[in-house]
Amino acid sequence: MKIFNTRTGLKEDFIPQDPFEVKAYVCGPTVYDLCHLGHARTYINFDVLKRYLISLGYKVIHVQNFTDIDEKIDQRAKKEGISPHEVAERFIREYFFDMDSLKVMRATKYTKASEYVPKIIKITERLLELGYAYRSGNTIYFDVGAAGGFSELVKDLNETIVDEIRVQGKRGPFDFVLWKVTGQGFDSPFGIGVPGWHTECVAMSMDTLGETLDIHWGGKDLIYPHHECESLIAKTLTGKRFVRYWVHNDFVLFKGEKMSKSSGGKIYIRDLLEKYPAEVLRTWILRSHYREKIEFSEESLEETQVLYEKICKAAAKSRDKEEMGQCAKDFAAIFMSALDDDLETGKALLAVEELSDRVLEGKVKGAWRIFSLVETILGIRLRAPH
RNA sequence: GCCAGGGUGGCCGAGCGGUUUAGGCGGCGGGCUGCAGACCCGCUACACUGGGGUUCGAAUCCUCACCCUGGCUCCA
Repeated sequence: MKIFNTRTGLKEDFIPQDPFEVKAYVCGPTVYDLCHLGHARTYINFDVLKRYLISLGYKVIHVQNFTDIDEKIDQRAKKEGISPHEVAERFIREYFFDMDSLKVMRATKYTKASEYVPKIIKITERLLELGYAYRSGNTIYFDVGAAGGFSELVKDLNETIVDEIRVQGKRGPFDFVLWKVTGQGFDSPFGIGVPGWHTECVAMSMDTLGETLDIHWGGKDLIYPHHECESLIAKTLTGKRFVRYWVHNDFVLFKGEKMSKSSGGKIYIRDLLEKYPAEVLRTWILRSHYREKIEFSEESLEETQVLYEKICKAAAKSRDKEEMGQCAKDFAAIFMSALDDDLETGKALLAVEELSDRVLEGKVKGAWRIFSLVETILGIRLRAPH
């Protein structure tokens, strides 16, 4: 199949290192709140890629993390009078509730940053030894300049802008935190404190999947700094390519703006599930290509509900396991080639919609096979209409 | 400012060199109905941000503007 690689900016043929196995790492959420639609999009899109790769015969080893060390978690814990650990555990449970509802397949392995602290410390020590890290006051920084600068995903970072928010004591404006001594948190040779975000993912992904990953997926907002920094850390540690295919999905917008931590315009999956079936939410997300932004609106969700019901109706009508006619074969080919081309789920669904129309007109033989692909690959359960 | 992605009919949204210029929502007319809704049938929008250019031919390619969204160490 072809997949768009953020590193090269091109659609590339997907060729994993091992011809039968795909190693994929997905950046999971920071567990301080319920998941919003943006999270749903990231994990559903990756889920379809995973299901598609499985349908092609690959064994997919999918590792996903939970970032359970974070100031926002501490803040929430303080506010609710419980421990940060309890906050993290609660939102991990909530994450699974939402994702299970949305029929997102479970990862092969879930990791937690807090369980990787010894490994993160080891990496930090190694970077200090190699001369790619330094201590300044209470912080260990990664020396971006010494490592040759950023080059993996981001070009032409504007130094003058970033310079304005530069922290005193850094050697270079782009240097980032590897360990911050705060007096509380985790014990380390550098002092009691907390690790930097980027090292966490490097430690977790390399430990579980090895030095080179086939796919590293995440929301577009993680390209810089998170993924760029991860990449530089990994490269200085191993000298090898860290990730073969970097894949990033675009955002869900609400009132024209990104749904994010700071803007406040969040729509929780939980709230939507009270109004719409999970299948409709999933279909709504998959109607758009993963690299395009989606504007949230109740109206489009309602349209999707109509579409979903139509597909269900057509699927129910196609239950006889008869041979596929030419028409069904053509639609199956369109469906699969759409997914093969950089996961064009919108086009695939368009084909399903058209097929459904024809089925309802009684013009297609053997369409059940395509509806079963909708269920297994797109992960949209087609419920019997009533 | 720099980088990335966009600007298509009242709205959402396909199309990405030339055929019948998707589809949906809405609107309009009809059927059904005691009325309304739902549903069904039909009709309706020759629209592609603006200026140059390439071409026999451009919404589709090039170029310059303008505008929108996102990133530029909280982010999925």
